[in-house]
Amino acid sequence: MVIRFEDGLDLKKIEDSGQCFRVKELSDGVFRFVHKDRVLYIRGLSDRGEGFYDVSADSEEWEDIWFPYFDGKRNYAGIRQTISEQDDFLRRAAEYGKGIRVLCQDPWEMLITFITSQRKNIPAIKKSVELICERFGRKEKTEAILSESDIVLSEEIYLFPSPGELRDATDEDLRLCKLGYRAPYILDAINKVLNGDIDLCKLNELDDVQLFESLKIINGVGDKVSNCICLFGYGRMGLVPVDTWIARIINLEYNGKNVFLNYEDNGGIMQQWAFYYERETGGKALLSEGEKG
DNA sequence: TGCCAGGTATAGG
DNA sequence: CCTATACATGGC
Repeated sequence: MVIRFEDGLDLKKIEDSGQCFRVKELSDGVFRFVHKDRVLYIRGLSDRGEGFYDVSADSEEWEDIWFPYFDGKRNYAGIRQTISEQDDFLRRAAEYGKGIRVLCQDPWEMLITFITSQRKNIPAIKKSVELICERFGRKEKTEAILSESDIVLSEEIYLFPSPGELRDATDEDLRLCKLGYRAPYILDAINKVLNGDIDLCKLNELDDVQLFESLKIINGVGDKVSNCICLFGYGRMGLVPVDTWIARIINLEYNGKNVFLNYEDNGGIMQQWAFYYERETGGKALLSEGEKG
C-alpha cells in the first residue's frame, strides 16, 4: 500500500537517531520496524516526489498503529519554524535532522532498553537488546509484500519480550546478553512491574513531573533514563534527556543553559535534532562557528 | 593501551 | 546540598 507522510520520514536518520535500537535497513532501501507484536516494512518512493512510502501494513493497521508510532499528527515543519532566529546551532540541527520523528514506542521496551543504554554506545546497545529478544522473546514469522516494488518479505523475528516472558530470567541469563552491572537493574524493573509496584499503563495518567519521578523508583533509572522513557515511551515531548552529547552542547554552545527547555512541549524534539546533529557530525558542528574566523 | 559510550548508586563531605 | 568513584563490555 502507498501512503503519504506530511513533511517526510527519513528512515535512515530515524534508524541512526539513538531512540530506537531494533530498526533495520534490509536490502533495496527497505526498512523494518518492530513495535510490540507488529512488524512494518517500509520503503521510500523517491520517484513520486517527497513523502511517499510503500508500506506492508493495510490502511487500518497504518492508521491505528504506525501513523501514531511515527507521531504522524504533529506538525514538525511548524515546530522547526518556532526556533529562535538567533539560534544558529538549533536551526542547523533541525535542518540536518529533517525527517526524524520522535517515535511513540512501547514504555516497557523503553524502560529495559534505556536501562541497558547507560554507559554504552549505540552499537553496543543494539547488540544487547537483540540478545535479550533472541533469548527471551517470542519468535514471529513474517509474511509481507511491498506492492509497488513487488518485493516479498519473509523472515523470522524475535519480538521484544514481555515482563511475563522475563519472569524467570536470572542475573546470569542477563549477563549473557552483555548487560554487565545493569543486570540487577533489569531484574528490579522486571520485579517491580510483575508484582505491581509499578503499573506502566496507569503511569500514563500522571503529569510529566509525576511520571518522571515515578519511574525513578526503579533501580538503575535516574534522571536521564527516566526522561528517555517519558519522551520515547510516553510521548512526553517536553521532556529533555541530558546525556553526554546534550551536556556537551549545553556547555559549549549555550554557556551551560539548557535552551531546549525554552520550547516547552517541544523541547524533547529539539533535543533529538540536536543529539543527532552533534553525534553525526562527530562533535565538529560545535567547533565550526568558532573556527570560521 | 587507554579512553569513551544516550548514567546511576553510593559514600563521604 | 555537593563531588568522587565504581561499575561491565566493546570499539576505536
